[in-house]
Amino acid sequence: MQPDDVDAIRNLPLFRDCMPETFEALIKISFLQRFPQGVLLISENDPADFLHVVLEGLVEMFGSSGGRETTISFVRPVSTFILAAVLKDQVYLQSARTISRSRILMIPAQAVRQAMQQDKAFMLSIVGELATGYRRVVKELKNQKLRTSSERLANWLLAQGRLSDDGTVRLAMEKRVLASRLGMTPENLSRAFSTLRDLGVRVEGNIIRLEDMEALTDFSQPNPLIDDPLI
Amino acid sequence: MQPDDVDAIRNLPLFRDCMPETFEALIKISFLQRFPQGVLLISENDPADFLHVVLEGLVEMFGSSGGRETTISFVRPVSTFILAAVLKDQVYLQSARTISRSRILMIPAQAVRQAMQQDKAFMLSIVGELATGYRRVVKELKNQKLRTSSERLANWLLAQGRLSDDGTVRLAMEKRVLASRLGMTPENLSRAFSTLRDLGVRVEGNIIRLEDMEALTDFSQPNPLIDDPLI
DNA sequence: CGGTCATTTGACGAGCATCAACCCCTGTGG
DNA sequence: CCACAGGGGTTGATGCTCGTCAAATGACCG
Repeated sequence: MQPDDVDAIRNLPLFRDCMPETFEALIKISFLQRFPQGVLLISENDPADFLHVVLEGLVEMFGSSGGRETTISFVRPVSTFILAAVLKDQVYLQSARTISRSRILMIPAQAVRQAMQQDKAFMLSIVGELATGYRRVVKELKNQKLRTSSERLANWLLAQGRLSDDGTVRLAMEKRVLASRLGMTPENLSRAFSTLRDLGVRVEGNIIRLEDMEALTDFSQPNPLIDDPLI
Repeated sequence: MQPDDVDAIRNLPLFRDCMPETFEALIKISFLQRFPQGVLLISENDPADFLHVVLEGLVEMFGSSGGRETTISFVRPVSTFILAAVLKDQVYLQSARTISRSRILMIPAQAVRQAMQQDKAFMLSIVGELATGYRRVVKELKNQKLRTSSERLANWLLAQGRLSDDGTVRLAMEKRVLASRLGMTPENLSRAFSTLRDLGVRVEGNIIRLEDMEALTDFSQPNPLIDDPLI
């Protein structure tokens, strides 16, 4: 593992405040792996053996039932996923696959639970991380139940656009995966983009230009209690 | 507060393992209040001042955005709600109102955070509670995105029916609230019940009799990773 | 007995999924 | 260099699911 990676992990909210010994013990027994695009990392219903940290690339969390499948979230660097299953020593509720070439750190679940017991600061960080994740899913549930698909797309674009300074969104995933994440079909996403063309949304392959933020904002009615990642 | 209540609270997963001093300190500064039906207990976007414990009655958690409103969950006795907001010292993402006459214990948020710092066993219980709540919402998100409204109703009925021994479900809330919880309109819920009549679902006011569990199960395709509350 | 409100039923339309056809890009193999 | 196959994306046609609006029914309560 490169020193840069160690620094990045150490700076995660989850590891920022733990004792040096805790951090080093966890890192020492972890595995850093590179995966090409499209690799299944974990499968729902499998026992949670590892806490995963995405250092580079992009990961899709998804769930399935009754032959249907849906994307729950994207995990971008640098952050962790499936902490809750690891802590409860339970099966995964979601599967995960790489959307692009990725580097993933895998920390044995047992070690995470043990470290939590021995390091109060670490347990405090875990509480914060769980509470944050909890609230993120509640927001997503509101997003799904309270908005139409075009509104979800518009708000997603706005949220991404705010991250970049020039109001341009570069899609890091296939449109059909984005459609699944937004709770719609690929055909419907295509049509939703057409609808938003009147609001200055220009689609050029994987680049989306937002030329009229005001009109888009007016249409999508962003709500901090759904869209603000910091709340 | 009655001794019975104290016992019930003490037996909650959240308080079962904490030190006696922690428990007594929290109880001492808490308020026990009775509320009639239909009272707004907390409002989304308000700062989280109290951790709430439902001792008796029934509480509806709901969210709103853009003039629309949806029920997120029901909170039955004896359990807590909005722990995540309390821990993060943040605003509520959901509102809460009583569905029936209820007795609610309100524990000052600041005291909860302080107790967590001082009692490791209590913090461990908080971790467990948060992880459980987190997973519950993920399951609900899958439920919403992967199932039609009739399937959600059928699975909800099955889950309720398993709790009672005779396969009879007594609705403790108005049907329109159940409809909102299931992500549909009251009209649609009524029609979904009609659809399920062929599967032995008999509606008699607030009593639902499930006369053909096998047919209903076959239709609703229950999935432990969505419907099992223990996972 | 009348009023209020939840629920149900019917009619209609919007939103969305499905199916199929087509375009376009890419990669492969002749 | 070209032909071709495969797959993602788009577009069109169609129908289902579900929401909306309105009216009727029925239960509860003053």
